[in-house]
Amino acid sequence: MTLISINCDECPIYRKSIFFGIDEQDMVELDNRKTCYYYKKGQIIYYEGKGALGLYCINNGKIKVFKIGSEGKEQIIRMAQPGEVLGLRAVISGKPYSASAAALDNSVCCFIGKQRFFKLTIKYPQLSQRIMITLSHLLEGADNKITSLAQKSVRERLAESLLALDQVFHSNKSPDGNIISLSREDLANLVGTATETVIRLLSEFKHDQLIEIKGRKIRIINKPALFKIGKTFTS
Amino acid sequence: MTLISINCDECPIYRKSIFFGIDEQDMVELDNRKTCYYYKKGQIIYYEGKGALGLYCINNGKIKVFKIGSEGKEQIIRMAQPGEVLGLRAVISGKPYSASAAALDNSVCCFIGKQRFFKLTIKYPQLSQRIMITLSHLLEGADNKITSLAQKSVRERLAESLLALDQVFHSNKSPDGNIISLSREDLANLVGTATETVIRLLSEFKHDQLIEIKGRKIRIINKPALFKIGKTFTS
DNA sequence: GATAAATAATGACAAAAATCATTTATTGGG
DNA sequence: CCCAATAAATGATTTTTGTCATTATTTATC
Repeated sequence: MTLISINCDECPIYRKSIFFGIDEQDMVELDNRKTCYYYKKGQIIYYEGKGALGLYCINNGKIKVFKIGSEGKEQIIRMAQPGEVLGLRAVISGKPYSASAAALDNSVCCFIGKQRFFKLTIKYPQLSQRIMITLSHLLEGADNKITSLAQKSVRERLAESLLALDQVFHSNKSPDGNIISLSREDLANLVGTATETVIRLLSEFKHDQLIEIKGRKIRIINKPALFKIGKTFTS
Repeated sequence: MTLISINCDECPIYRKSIFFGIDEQDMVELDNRKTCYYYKKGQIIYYEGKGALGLYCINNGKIKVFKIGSEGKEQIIRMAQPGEVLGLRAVISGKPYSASAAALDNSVCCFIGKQRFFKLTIKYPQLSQRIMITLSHLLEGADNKITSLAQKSVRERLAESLLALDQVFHSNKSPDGNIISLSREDLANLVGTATETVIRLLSEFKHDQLIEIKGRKIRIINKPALFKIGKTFTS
């Protein structure tokens, strides 16, 4: 975790972030006061249960947001990408982080203290609006995940998760398609199953020529079939 | 679904609602413009997929919020109580309802059109603040449910759900404790399992003297034991 | 590039939970 | 209060998934 320097106006995802549209002066202040960190693959950004001092804006990389279940097993709640913000729920509610966040790749996140953040929300109503919309989207995603976990088989959920990951890993382009790179364990913790079960199902998908596997790199080669297996109607 | 008349200032849960604190004039206008409905047990308040024209403030009763899975099975996302608001996610995000809502008891809900609602959020920043906090709490609950569904056994989840329902049914007081009244099917759809499995586990809990069963009425008689089974640490 | 450590793969088995079939109870309407 | 309809309970069986053990492969490090 190394300190680095990044200016918002040079940030490729700034205009997709919730902060887009604040005036020159506030942006300069934000740039001066925020602290940007470089995280190596695997490093923890924050821990579940700890007080939230602010939020993290993802500049680069892929982040997993996860909770630890009662038996100590990880459950990945969601995958987050550049332009998304981490810790919003905790900062808004004033409660500790209800999940941990860790870098799946080498990543960069910028920390914004909550006082500064709240000041901006007061000054910019559209920021509050975007926060509400962001929370709404997260909630919709979580409700879908609940329904999926409760009703779908592991096989169906794995197909679904591979398709969702395909979106997250869109920066890992190969000539013909995105490449998902994730440990089997992380994949199991995302799908909500045992690692062995994921491995077996991946072999099956590979045998059926739905995916290609090279080590931990997975490429989807038959999307429509996976959509069918996953019973997924949203792209 | 019958129209009835209710004034917010006479509503027992008004001061616990997100609207508490608006001034006299806005309250009178809200009273004049909102429409309150009486729903009989089982009636639908709104349907998943339909456009959201506004939100519903629960005055009385118990509401289930549920989604229909790919095989047509209900999944109960959450139980809502008087003072809570329904349809917030849809109204905020401007998207259709992502779940349906139905009355579990005879219930009363007041409908507030979204234009009127948005006007209030602009005038009262504390309302926006409360909306964000409400969404944050819903999100935290959903994330917990995800972890529970992914990692706990049905037995554990049933214990957990019974304890959660005990909170929701606090108005059904008997001399010694709250009484949960819910069909086995609804309970199964809340826990995320088959109805038969719920029935078997309830018999087991009854045999172990953790609960008492009279028809569809369930009373918890050994909370600590259920907490232990559910591996639940939050009350 | 060799070596150890970590991860992935595979097999055998056990446990959990779903499904299907049937019987028993409960409830609500006439 | 009775009867039909609905819901609950129970049993038998199958399917799915998890667990444990072992081997193979990959990855990182010296």
